[in-house]
Amino acid sequence: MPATIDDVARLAGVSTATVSRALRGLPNVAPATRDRVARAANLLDYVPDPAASALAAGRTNVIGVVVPTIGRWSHARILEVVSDIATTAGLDVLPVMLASPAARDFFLTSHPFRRRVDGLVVAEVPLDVTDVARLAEGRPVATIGLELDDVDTVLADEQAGVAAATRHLLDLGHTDITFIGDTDSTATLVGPRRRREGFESVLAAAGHPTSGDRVVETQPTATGGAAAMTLLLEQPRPPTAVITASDEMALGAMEVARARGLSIPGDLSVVGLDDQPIAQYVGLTTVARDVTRMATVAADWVVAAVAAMETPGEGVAAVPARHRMVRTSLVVRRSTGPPAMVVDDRDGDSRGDLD
Amino acid sequence: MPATIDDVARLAGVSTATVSRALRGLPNVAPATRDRVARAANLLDYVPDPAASALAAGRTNVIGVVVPTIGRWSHARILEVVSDIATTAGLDVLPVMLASPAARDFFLTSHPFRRRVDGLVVAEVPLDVTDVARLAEGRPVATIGLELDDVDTVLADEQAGVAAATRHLLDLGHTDITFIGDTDSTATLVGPRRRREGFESVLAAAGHPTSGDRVVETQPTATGGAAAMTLLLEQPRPPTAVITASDEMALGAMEVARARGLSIPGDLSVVGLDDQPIAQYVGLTTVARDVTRMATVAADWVVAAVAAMETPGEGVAAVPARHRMVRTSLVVRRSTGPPAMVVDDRDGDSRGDLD
DNA sequence: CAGGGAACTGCAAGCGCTTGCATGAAAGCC
DNA sequence: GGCTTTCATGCAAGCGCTTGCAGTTCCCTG
Repeated sequence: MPATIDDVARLAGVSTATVSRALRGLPNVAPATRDRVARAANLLDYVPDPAASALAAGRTNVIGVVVPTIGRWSHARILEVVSDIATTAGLDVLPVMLASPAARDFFLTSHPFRRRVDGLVVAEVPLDVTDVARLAEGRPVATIGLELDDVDTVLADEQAGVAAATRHLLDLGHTDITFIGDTDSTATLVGPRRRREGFESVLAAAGHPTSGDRVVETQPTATGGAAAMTLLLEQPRPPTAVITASDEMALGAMEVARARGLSIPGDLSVVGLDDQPIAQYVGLTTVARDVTRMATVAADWVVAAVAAMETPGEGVAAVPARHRMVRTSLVVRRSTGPPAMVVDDRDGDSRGDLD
Repeated sequence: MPATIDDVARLAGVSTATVSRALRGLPNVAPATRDRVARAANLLDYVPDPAASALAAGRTNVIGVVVPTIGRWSHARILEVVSDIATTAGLDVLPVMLASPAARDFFLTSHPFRRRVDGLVVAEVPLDVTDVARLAEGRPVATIGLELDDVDTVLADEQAGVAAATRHLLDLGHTDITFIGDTDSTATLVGPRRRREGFESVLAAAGHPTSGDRVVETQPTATGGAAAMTLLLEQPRPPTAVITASDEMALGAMEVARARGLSIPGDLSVVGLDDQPIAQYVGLTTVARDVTRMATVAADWVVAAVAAMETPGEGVAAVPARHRMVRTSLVVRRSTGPPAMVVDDRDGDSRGDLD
């Protein structure tokens, strides 16, 4: 059986209260005592029981991380970053994957986080204010990719990124461009909507129609991208370029095109989103999001808030919700180029740079 | 404040003991009573405090998952699968990422799992029996990719898979084949060694030399694969085909070759390992491992063992360690083909099938 | 040198649950 | 019909820690 605080107290010749205070670095412990306790704890290989501390202190030292899945690179990365930061701060992480609407509903109605976490970060899961509030139950929460009032939020400027991508394609001479977005656009998930807006605004500004089948929606996976591309290629006049809502989708789209005998970028230009490590190695032009930065900011916020709970100093609720926007950038690689047959030149607006 | 068991007991007009038993489905509770308790709990939105139950019962209802990182697809997938299965069984998951040796050492010497988990699955992290025992501290543990006595283990038959890949390349006419393995081969991680053996045995059987720089080692990432490929291409006589220890490495290698103006598979054939979803969409020939199956088996084992701990029935230690081998298969796609200039035919052994 | 703090330390009451044991009631046995 | 079983429930003692409060001790002031 592992040693308990009593064993340490006995060995160090002090009370358990002092052991508790000494080990947690609280003030009002004499240096000599602190030292003796530390030595005793070390000797006994003592580690406090998290359940016991949680029960006694009312804090769990765990933060929850809610992501859709970890199949998409960006989600896995978010989990990884939050996990790192939490670990460094001495907190454990409780990951929760909410892929399906059913899983979300179940999760919201059961009380999975009840008394289980001190704070949480919610990333890219379509939830509204009510849902998030129900999850958080008053604890610190930061969201990634959601824009909610009264909740800390970090977003990537995907609107600008997709706009840049659209401009890039227009500048290359494309006129038939389709945006392959992901579903859930209707929810409070802000990414999908903003991406689409970035796309449409640039198209409109250039005098192109944005209506009809300029935008299709599908799952943000390679399979989804492939399915969407398949449909597009069956149209009488397929696009010469597509912008997708994730690198995975872009790869799926590329493969379908290739299987149809189209060359990339000769017959089809493709743009992804995220710039996951693999993108570089497949030559994918993509809208780079600094996922690491986003996750870091969110994690830092909730870790700080959780730490602040310990010190009974000031209240926490007073701070207004912070909203941080992280820049995106277009990374041009091999998957985009001029269309095979350039349409006779467009009206006005003929800048030559690729961004 | 959330309701406690006392609130429920009061409302249902029974003792807390009965509430506890009723809610957990223990026997010896009258149906009517059970019903009344359930209703009361429901009415009060009651959820037991995990910390309190853990403390009282000595069980945490958490299982730990140790993986190197979640940057590699297979690791992320393992975490995802284990997480799913655990959730279904009513258990939480505590993920731990042990990328660097430093992290591993720190993790082993501190007692991160002490009293924190009921069981754990360790996947693809180079640890020996002592390490695993230190982590487990007597709790149920299953490993993936490690072959340890007295520990439940699930492995993929990567030796056979890589052997098949090697044969495939030989059959295509390649003679200069290099295996790009991952580091840590020296550890008890069994994958790297077996893969290498699969490669070398086939080469040897075909009368090819296996010595020298037939094998190089690097990080199992795209960057690692790229670096290795760069080195290989600087050799006086670069290989016409490479087999890599992960799909990520394969992609890295492919990109470097492409950047050097080599065509794939014309000038260079590339084989990956895992068959992650993206492999299909980039046309990568690869050794498919059923990662999902492996993770499922391992997770089921520890979930079952943890569940068995609850019933004070029979002892657990009596069961001999289980070792399960999961088949691999070669998936041939576009990244492999005959070498550009076929060497004048090889001696004997000229079967024409591609496996 | 008395008095007042400040700095340490210990006491003991929980935190919210589980569970061995005791109790009482209902049911089965000869 | 008295007595043993079986079933259902309650009692109460913890599980291992944290923390408000109450001492002690010791060092400064005036």
